[in-house]
This record gives sequence, C-alpha cells and structure tokens, in this order.
Amino acid sequence: MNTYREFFIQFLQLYRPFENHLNIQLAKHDLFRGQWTILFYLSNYGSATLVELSNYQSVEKPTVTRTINRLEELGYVEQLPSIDKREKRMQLTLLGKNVYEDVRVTIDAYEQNILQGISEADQLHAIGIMREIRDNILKRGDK
Amino acid sequence: MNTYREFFIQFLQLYRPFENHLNIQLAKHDLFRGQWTILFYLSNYGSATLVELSNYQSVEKPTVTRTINRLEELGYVEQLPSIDKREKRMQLTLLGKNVYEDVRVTIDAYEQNILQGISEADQLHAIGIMREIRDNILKRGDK
DNA sequence: TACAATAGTTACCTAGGGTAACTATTTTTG
DNA sequence: CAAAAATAGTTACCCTAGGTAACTATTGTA
Repeated sequence: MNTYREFFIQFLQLYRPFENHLNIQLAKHDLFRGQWTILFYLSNYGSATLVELSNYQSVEKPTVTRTINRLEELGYVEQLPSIDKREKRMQLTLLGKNVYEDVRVTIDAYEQNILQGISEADQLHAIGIMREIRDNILKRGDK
Repeated sequence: MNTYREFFIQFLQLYRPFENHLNIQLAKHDLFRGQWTILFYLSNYGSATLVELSNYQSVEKPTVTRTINRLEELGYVEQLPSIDKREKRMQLTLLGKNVYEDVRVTIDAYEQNILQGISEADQLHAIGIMREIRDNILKRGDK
C-alpha cells in the first residue's frame, strides 16, 4: 500500500474514535465539540468576532451563528461593544469561564490518557507535520 | 501551551479543511466520504459484512445500512450469498470497481498534492503515532 | 456619493451520526 | 436438546453539524 494512502486512512481511522470519545467526555458537561472549540478559542484569545471563529474552525458563518446563539442562551458568552457596528464581538461570561475551567480538567485527562506512550518529541514532530499539511490544503485553493 | 493540548488543536484544525477538500474532490464523482470509504474497504478486502464496515468506520450499524443502501441503489455494490443467513456480505459490482478506480485517480492526486514537502519517513512516523493513539482510545473503553 | 465589500442572519436542505426497539437467525448453556 | 443469550441487520425517529442562497445593515472605496 502506498504510504500517502495509508497516511490518510490512518488519519480518518483516528478521527472518528477520537471525536466519539471526546463527545462522551463533553456530554458529561452537556457540551458538544463545536461549542467546546469556541469556548476554547475565547478563553485563549479573549474575544472574537463570528467571522474570526468561522475562519478558525473552517466552517461557514451560519454554523457559527447557530453555535454562538446556543452558547449565548446557555449564558456562557456575551457580546462586547465594538466600534464596527456590523461585527459581533464575543467573549466568555464569568459563568462561561468557570465552565471552561471545569471542562478543561475533564478534557486534559482524556487527552493525556490517549497520548500515553507518545513522547513529547513525537508529539511535537506530529504537530509540525499536521501544520504543514494544513497549510498545503489551504494554499492550493479549491482546485 | 501544553504540547498535548496543542496536538489535538492541530489535529482538529487539520481535519476540517481536509474533509472539506476531500468532499470537493468526491463531489466531482457524486460521492461522499462515507460512501467512498466503503468503496475503498471493499476494493481492498474484497467483501465485508455490515458489522465489519461498522467496526472499520467506528459508526453504528444503522449508519452503515443507509450508506450501503445508497451504494446499492447506485449499482456500485451487491450482496454475496453467505452461509450465515443473518449477515449481509457485500462486494463491489463491476461498475463499482470501475468507479472506484476512476475516483482513486482523483483522490491520489489530491492526497499526494497536500502531502507535498512531507518526507516518506515523516509520513510513516506519523502513521505509527496515529495508530498508537487510536489503540489507546479503543483500549480504554468508555470511561 | 454611488458601488463594492464585509459581518451577520434567516430560511431551507443534506450528510452523517446516534438510540431504541424490533425481527430473524445462530450460539451457548443448563 | 430446548430455552436463553448473542449476533446481524432494519426501521423509526432524533440531533449535530454542516452547506447554499438570499437577505439586511454597515463600512470602505473609486
């Protein structure tokens, strides 16, 4: 079997179990992956507009609108006043921050658990490779 | 940022663009990822029961039933007689084989393209790491 | 100042996945 | 060996996650 084929087979074969089990962890906190990644982003970068989140997640704007609305209903995020009246800049509420910290513990445990036996050097190496492939994909446009 | 966190961020950040562009390639042949992976499996292993496919893809049986039905409607797969009357063993039809070979060309080009700059050694290394993580996930059950 | 671009929303559609409950067979076991 | 348990698959129904098209409101630009 060609190496490049094997690579993507393995990639897909890893994704599904990873997401499945991630969702099991998140379900303990009544969250889903899409919501979690937004909480993560806001916790890391302080605030973001919907377009920013859309680019970050590689999803269309309506998808972000929906997820943000749900998070707003839950009281985890709130709008921040901004000069440009078109944009909707969001940040975590106090509750949102607390929830994030709480879930972070669960997810940290999960992630560390499934990386058992992989050296930090290997992890860094893989991160570099994944970054490079992502760049390749985004660079080539939609040929 | 902790390495293990970074690892999974990068993993998710790679997945979405990869799947997006994969689907763009497959759309040229009116296929979707779920269908394609089944064609791939059948081409590689000759035949499979629905449970086998369900395990391979880490999805529940109803999902496989649906996808297989669609492929059957398209005339790409057909049932194979089997001793155990409960199971439904499927294989590619002649048309299915031809379609697979056809799409394979498109996907090969796509995959090679986005792996540009990644040495074969690096690819193999990454494959090993992904395999190991997958094993970790499957081993730990659903804690 | 008109026109183009950008941010976001609304309405509607699809894939892809899940659970629960069921039928039809095999297997296992008391 | 008959009854119970396990297995393969289907059906019905639910949800997340995503997409496109068409729209409003604002901001930038020629």
